[in-house]
Amino acid sequence: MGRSERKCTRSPTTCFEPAENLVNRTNNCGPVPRANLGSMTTNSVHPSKPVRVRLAPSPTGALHVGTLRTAIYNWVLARQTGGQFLLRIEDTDQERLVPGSIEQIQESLRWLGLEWDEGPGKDGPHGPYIQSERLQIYQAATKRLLDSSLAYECDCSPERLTMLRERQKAQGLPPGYDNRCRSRPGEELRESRERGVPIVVRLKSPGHGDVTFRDAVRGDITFDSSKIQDFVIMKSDGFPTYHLAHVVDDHEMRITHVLRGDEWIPTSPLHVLIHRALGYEVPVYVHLPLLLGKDKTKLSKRHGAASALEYRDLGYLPDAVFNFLALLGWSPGEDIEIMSREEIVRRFTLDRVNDSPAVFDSEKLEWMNGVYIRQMPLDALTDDIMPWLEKAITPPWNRVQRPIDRTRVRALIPMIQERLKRLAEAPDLLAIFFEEEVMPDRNSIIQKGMDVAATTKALTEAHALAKSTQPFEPEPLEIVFRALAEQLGIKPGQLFGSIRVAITARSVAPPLFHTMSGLGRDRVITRLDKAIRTLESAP
RNA sequence: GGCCCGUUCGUCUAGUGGCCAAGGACGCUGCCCUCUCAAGGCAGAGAUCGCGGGUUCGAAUCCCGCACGGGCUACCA
Repeated sequence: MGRSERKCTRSPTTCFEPAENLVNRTNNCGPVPRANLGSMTTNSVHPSKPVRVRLAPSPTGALHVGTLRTAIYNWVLARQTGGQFLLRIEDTDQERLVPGSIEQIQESLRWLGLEWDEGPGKDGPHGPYIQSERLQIYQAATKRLLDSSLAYECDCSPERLTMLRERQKAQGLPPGYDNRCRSRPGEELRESRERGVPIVVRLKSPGHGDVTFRDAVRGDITFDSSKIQDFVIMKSDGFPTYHLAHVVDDHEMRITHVLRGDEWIPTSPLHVLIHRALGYEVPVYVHLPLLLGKDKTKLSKRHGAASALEYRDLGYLPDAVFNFLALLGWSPGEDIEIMSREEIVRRFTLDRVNDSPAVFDSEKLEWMNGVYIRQMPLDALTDDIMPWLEKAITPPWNRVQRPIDRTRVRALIPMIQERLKRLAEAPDLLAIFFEEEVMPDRNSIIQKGMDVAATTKALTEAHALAKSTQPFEPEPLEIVFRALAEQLGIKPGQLFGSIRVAITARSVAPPLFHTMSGLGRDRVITRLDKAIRTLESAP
C-alpha cells in the first residue's frame, strides 16, 4: 500500500525556457513516505483541519454509482472535519450536454442524503458553480498565461493534428503535438484569426525534468515531463478544457482535497503544471480505485443498473446504498460492516482507502438492503412502502381503490418485513392480501401424500373451522387447525399447505395463521369454498 | 507502442516482518429451528497471499524482475 515515489530522474540545472518554473523546483528525489499508519498520529495523510472538497460531475447523463461513491467520501470528509462539500457542474463540453442532467445529479445526491454546502441551488461565496457561467474567469487565467509566455496560441487544424498522430503512430513514435505553433510569429496567428481560423491555447510543457504530486492513497507519484505534450487549455469555442477549468475553479473555490477516479492519474501532472504556471498551491489528490462490473471491466450500463436513481427505483434504501458504497474501496479495519452514516463519518480515514479496483457485487447490496429493511421501525417502513403500492399497476393493484388504506397495510407489513429485500418487492409480497379472487392450481392444493378425497375433506373441515373460530386471530386459529390435523390423521404441514395454496394460490407466503387473519374471515371462507369446488370438478 | 495504476477465498475485505499452516462478510453446501418462504443459529467447502528471485533467524507484509488485468495517450471529461 504505502508507497513512496518510484521513479526519480534528475532535473537538469540549466534551462532558460519560460516553462522552466514548471519543473519540480527541488531535486525531488527524497521520497515522501505515505503515512506511517501504525498510530493515528504523526504522518497520517488524513486531514485534521476542515477540508473543502467538491464533486464535479459533467452533465452528460445519469449520475454513475462510481461518482456517487466519490460523493460519499467527499461528504464524509467534509462532515467529519467540519469543512464544506461543494457541487460544481463541469459543462465545458458543449457537445456532450444532456438536458436534465443537472437536475438528475441533484436529485441523486439528495436521495442519498448528500446535501452540498455550496453549489447550484445553494449559493456560496465562490459561485457561480456551473462552469459555463464562469467563462470570463478561465479567459482571464488564459490571458495571464499568454502574457507571461507560459502558454501560446495554436491554429493547427484538427486534420493536421490527426495526420500528425497517424504519421507518428506509423513510425512507432508516441503520438503527440509537435509544438509547431510554439514559436510562430504573432502576425501569422493574427492573420489566421482574421480569416476566422479556429484558435486554441496550449500550455507550454517544460519538456524535461519531473513532475511529482502527492496522492493520499498511493503516495507520491512522479512523471517524466518530457513525455508531456503542449496540451490544450482553451478550446476554439472559447470554452476551457477540463484541465484548465477544474484547476482554476479548485483554486478559486479554495479546494483542499481533490477526490476523483483513478483514470485521472495520467493527466494529473498536467494539472500540477497548470497550478504552477498560475502560481497556485497544489491540493492533495485522492485518486479512488475504479468500480468494476462482474466481468471486471469498468462498471457501466452494460452491467445492469449503474446510475444512482436506478437503485432508488429498484427499491434500495439510501442508507444501505450509502453503507455499501462506502465499503467499496474503504474499510474500517475491524470486522464490522453495517454502519450508520454517523459511524462512517466517525471512522472514515483516507489512510484506509484501498488502492485496488472493486467489483460491484449486487448480491451483497441486496443482502445489506434486507438488513436495513429488517431494522426499520414499522411506521418508517410503512411510509416507504406506501408509494410503491400507490404506483403499482400490476394486478391486483390496478383494481385496488386509492388512496390505499395505510392502516391495513401497516398491519400487514410485519408479515413481509423479514422477507423483503427491496421495496420494489413489496407490492408482490402484499398482493395476496388485496386480491379479490385467487385461482389456485388444482394439483398444487393437493399436498404430498394426499389425494383428492382427503384434501377435499380437510378443506371442508377447515372451512367449517374458519367460520366458527373466535376470534379470527393467529393464536386461536393455530390451536384449532393443529387439532384438526391431528383429528384428520395428517401432518400439520399437509393441512396447512393445502389451505395456503387454497387461500393464496401460492405455495410460498407468510405463516399461515397470520396470512389468514390478515386476509380476514370472509375472504378465507370464500376462497376455501372455491378451492373445494375446484377439487370437486373434474380434473 | 509509450506512460501510469493495480494483483489476499467466486466477490468485498482484514493483514503495516513473528500472534497467519491467513481472520470477517456476501454468495454457496449441509444441519438445526419450522406449516411453506424468509429470518435466525451451527457447521463446512473455498486463498500454494499473481509468478520468480532476493533481503532476513523469520515475508502476504521489504527490494528487484516478470506475468496478467485495467486506465490514459482528444479542441471528452
